[in-house]
Amino acid sequence: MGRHSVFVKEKTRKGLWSPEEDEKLYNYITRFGVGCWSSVPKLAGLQRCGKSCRLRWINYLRPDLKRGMFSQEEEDMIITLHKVVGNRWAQIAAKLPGRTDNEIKNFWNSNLKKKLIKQGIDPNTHKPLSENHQVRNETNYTDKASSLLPNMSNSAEIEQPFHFNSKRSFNSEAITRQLTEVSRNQLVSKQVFDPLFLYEFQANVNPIGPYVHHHNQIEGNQDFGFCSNFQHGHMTTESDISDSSTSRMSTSNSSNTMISHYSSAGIQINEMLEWDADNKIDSLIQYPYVGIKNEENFSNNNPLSGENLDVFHHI
DNA sequence: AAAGACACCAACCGCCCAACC
DNA sequence: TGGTTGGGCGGTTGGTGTCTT
Repeated sequence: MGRHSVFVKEKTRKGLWSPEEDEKLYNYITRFGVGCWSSVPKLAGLQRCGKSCRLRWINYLRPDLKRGMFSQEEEDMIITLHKVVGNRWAQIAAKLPGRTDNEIKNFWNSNLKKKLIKQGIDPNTHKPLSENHQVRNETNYTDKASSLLPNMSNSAEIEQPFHFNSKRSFNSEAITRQLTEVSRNQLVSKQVFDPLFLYEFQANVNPIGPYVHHHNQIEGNQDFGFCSNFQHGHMTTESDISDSSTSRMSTSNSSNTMISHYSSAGIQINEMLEWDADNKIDSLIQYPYVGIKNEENFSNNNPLSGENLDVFHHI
């Protein structure tokens, strides 16, 4: 594993994180902030590699994570962004406050991909499956989800994308809905250690609001950490801190400075400063997802390819 | 009730890149 | 300038829960 092999020598733990490990990491980060990840395990008393700690913090422990089910707006946003930037999950996640790239990636692979296929849309090209028929026949198509597709040599099936041979999936809207519900319930019920619970608690105390850069919050509150009466196993069924209408968020390790405004659904709407990411994705976001658009400014500031323009019109 | 199939997701792996020396 | 290190990212995998037979 290259440079990380050094951690293997020190017998780092792997696999699922225990609540105790979460507690250690959470307490450390909330007290000292995010610095050098490679030194975090040692300082926090963990037998993990720094990379693993970083991932755990980013994907699970971070207080500003939203978690819970994806809203319809978020789903649409992901699909739209994916059409523009493809599998650049980090870029997509950057536009969805409280969501991680990993979460979005998983959601895409487990839900949205199938949803699109069910609608007769190729999740990779975002074009009708029938259009991709020829292309697929010419290329070695290894996509896992696409392997679920019916045999494309049968044109009748192409025109009836809902008629899958699979015993389980894609036979009805109800099944899909049920599956989605199940997965969403899992998403919520799997939590064991829930820092968000604490965070919500503190958010009620902190008049500044929950989305103020958590380093500020951490540095300004040395007592922030585990409540003495915290019980493992407690979980919140849905964290609706995103419902706070206005918030600010910045990323600690990035030169990007974002001052974002979020809709009630948690979608970042506007006001991005010094955002140096792909112009394509910015172009999309600069126009409120709720539908206001200004094509003149759009074309002046952000030249688009024909395909991207299609996306724009789609919005 | 049990076994197998399937779906989901947390976490790992490996690559890349920027910063630093 | 080249080597090293740390962080970020996307792809993949393994564990676990749920469903079906």
